[in-house]
Amino acid sequence: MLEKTYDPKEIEARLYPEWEKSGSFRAHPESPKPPYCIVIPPPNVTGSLHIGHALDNTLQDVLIRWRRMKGDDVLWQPGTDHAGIATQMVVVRSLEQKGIGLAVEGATPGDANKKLLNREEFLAKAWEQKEQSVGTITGQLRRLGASCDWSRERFTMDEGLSAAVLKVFVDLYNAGLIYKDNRLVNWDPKMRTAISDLEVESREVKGHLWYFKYPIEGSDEHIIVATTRPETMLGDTGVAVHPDDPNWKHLVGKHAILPLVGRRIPIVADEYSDPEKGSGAVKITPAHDFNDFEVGRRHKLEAISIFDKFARLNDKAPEKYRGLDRFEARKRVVADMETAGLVEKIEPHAYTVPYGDRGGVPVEPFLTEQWYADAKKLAEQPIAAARDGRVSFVPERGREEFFRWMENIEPWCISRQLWWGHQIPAWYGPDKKVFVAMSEADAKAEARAHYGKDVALERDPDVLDTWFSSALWPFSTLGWPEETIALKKYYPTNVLVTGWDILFFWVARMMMMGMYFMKDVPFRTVYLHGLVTDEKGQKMSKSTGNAMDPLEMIDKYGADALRFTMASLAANNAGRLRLAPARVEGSRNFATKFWNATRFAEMNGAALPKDFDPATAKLTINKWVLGELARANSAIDSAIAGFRLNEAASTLYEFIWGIVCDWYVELSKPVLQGEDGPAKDETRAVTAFVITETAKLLHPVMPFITEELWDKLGHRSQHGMLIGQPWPQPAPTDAAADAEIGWLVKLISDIRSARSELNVPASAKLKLLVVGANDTTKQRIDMHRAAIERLARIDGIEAATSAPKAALQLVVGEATYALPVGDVIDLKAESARLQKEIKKLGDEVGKIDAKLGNAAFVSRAPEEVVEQQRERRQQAEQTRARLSTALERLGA
RNA sequence: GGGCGCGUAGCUCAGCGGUAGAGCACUGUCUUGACAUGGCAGGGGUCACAGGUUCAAUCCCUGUCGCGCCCA
Repeated sequence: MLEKTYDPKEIEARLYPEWEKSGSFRAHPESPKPPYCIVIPPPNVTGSLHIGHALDNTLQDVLIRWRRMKGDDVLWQPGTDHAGIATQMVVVRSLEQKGIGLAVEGATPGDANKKLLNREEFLAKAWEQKEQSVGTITGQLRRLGASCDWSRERFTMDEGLSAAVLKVFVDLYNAGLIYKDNRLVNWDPKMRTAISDLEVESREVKGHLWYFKYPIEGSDEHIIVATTRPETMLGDTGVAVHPDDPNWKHLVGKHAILPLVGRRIPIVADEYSDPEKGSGAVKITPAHDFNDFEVGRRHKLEAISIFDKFARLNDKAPEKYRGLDRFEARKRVVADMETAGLVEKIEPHAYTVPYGDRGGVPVEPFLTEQWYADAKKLAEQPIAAARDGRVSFVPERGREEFFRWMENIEPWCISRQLWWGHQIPAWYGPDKKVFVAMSEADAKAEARAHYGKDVALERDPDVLDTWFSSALWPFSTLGWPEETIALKKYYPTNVLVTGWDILFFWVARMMMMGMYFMKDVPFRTVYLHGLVTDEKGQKMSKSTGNAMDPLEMIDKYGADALRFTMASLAANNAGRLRLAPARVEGSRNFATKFWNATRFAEMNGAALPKDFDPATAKLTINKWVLGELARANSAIDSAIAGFRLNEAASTLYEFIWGIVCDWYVELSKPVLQGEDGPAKDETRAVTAFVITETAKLLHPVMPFITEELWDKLGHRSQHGMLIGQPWPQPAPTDAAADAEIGWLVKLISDIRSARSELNVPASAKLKLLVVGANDTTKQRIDMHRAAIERLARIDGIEAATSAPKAALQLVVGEATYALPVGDVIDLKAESARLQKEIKKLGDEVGKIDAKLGNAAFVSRAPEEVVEQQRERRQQAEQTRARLSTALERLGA
């Protein structure tokens, strides 16, 4: 006998290892079954999974479990990402707390007192962090019920995946698609590394606009420039004015003398200057601003970099400023300019500042030599593949977003000045000549060939951008560059499930690498979902304290409840998925409901006979519920196939709660507790069948409870675990049974409503008098007498020629039903109730008449719509007439 | 500034040419042998606003206003 409530804790802890041990999660590359493959978006090894991961992985597991039951050879490829900058930051931070720093060149003064780790020592710490984090993450995925093939778990810095990274780098280099270049990058002075455009977030800040006067050479005149970053003036090498600007165009060709520095800088005409903005003249600092860099190039201005990699002033700045931090330098420059009387004015000014999304400090445009991938070239094939439909997007608008990014792509800076990651396979000779090779030995051989002798080589200390290796994930995890069976079978993968936020970061790059190295898309479908926020729509984060821990939710409500909630949430295309704990609680209640329906079945001896054929069912309620099951099956199946997991979830909810529990279980009670042996047997069988099949349909979303019930129903010993069962075939439906139960449900509901509105005590059992029923109705009443009596609290149903005076009356179909309540009845209330009904129907008839009276409607609307209106009018009119009769009788 | 998305019941959201739906919250009522993590019944909406297309608009189009995201 099942317990009264479902207790997820013990069951989840027991079932997951059983699935895993049974090999149910394993892919079988050799099997003849069709492949279905999803590669997990590898979580960062920075710590633990958040609620967004719970969403992402629930959606994947639903698809995976569904396809597994549909008979595919399923591979859900798990693994984790080394997440270069993020992980390095986590490790650095934890080291800092212990007073340990990194032995980097030019370390900040405070570091002098610290114990400093060298690269090898640091990496050892990072690997410790990785091990710990992987344990946490995979544990969390297991708690969630994720059915990934753990035997194939990968990490981006595994040996095999690292080999793939080397090969990709070397091949792209040899193809001229990777090169070194000296240009401006986004520099994070805190992490002291280049970062990509995508890792920069613009933040609105309230600052100032400083108007500086630069004296014109050989004149008393000044040109006024406005700037938000006064300290960069020390690197100015020009001033630009608009060629048509009446205020300044006469100065074009002359020179200004840069204050505080004394440098002679040209005044150039460039349309970049907007006469409407600031003073109309712009100071040009090519080494410290992306726009200025372009202007500088157009006018051949020198690019003078005045910062070091900590964003402190270097020796290109006048001596008194050297070593100052950029913000300290700002104050000093402004003060010195004021002293010199060269500040025209200072205005408050709101503008955007680029921040590093990891380091959290303003990013500095910084002139350095870095490695670049030719993204423009690599984007060509992905664009073509997205254009011709080799890859599809869910929702469809993802495609346009993808184009928008890919068609305007900039060179991809792939080198990072970090220690944690894949070290770039490039070695430099004594003259800085670069040798790119798969190994140091190969590089040495190349160098020997080049120099004609052995020379000392120095390896590039930098590592590659994390996305460089995750871009290979869909094929590197399958064994590439080896020609493995798995690679052959599962590439291209079927679907990639991920959030909108990494469409550019990751999806785009997997497309580039997949198209280049595999000559095909990495996945047929990209299924994009929104960001999970708290119920107020606030982004969850540890710092704001509104982060929701998936494990906490699972501990409280069970993994199935969390999963069901996630699936229900998935439709929202506003990009924000607001999650309230009450929602998870509701899903837990739903699980309990299904548990109890099964408990009911068990208590009533429901058992599935061997070779039970639902087509043999004779009782109307059984034929009806089997039809409902079939409809639910098809709806769920097509909803999942179309990535409408919320629709699948709501169909399950409505079917299990609204159909099975609210009606079928109740309607079956009189039969199960009655005397008719064959009817009882059939109903027991159908009940067992419906519960069993429903467990299968629910399994992808709620795997634990369904697996447990499958076992409790005795199927496991016979057929093995539910996870491996075939998806049910939908049975035919029965229209006559649908009509009959539809009538029954309406009759019972209407009686209940009338009783409730008239405040008839629930305990009062009334007689039901039927007036004007036709033969079909008489038969139906006869058939469902027990159910009506039980569910509508009726004591005896009789035919009558007219309703008695003191009675509740209602109309269903052609018949009128009277419930005599004697002097208990509140005549005024009943009269009001009937009048309300009559008015409602009258309004409806009026509305339909207006439509039907419209010649344009009758002639232009489709025939079936017009016909439907006529039918509805007739129905409403008839019911209204009968209710009017009932009202008259009440008054008489 | 450009692009995209969203404004539907008190809250969170489905629906998206032809009778406005769910969950939660709320009201009344019921401890009936599946379930109070429950049953039964109920209240609550000019579907942001203004135009247009259509026989018919919450749904399609245009504009306005609010909110969000992405890119500058």
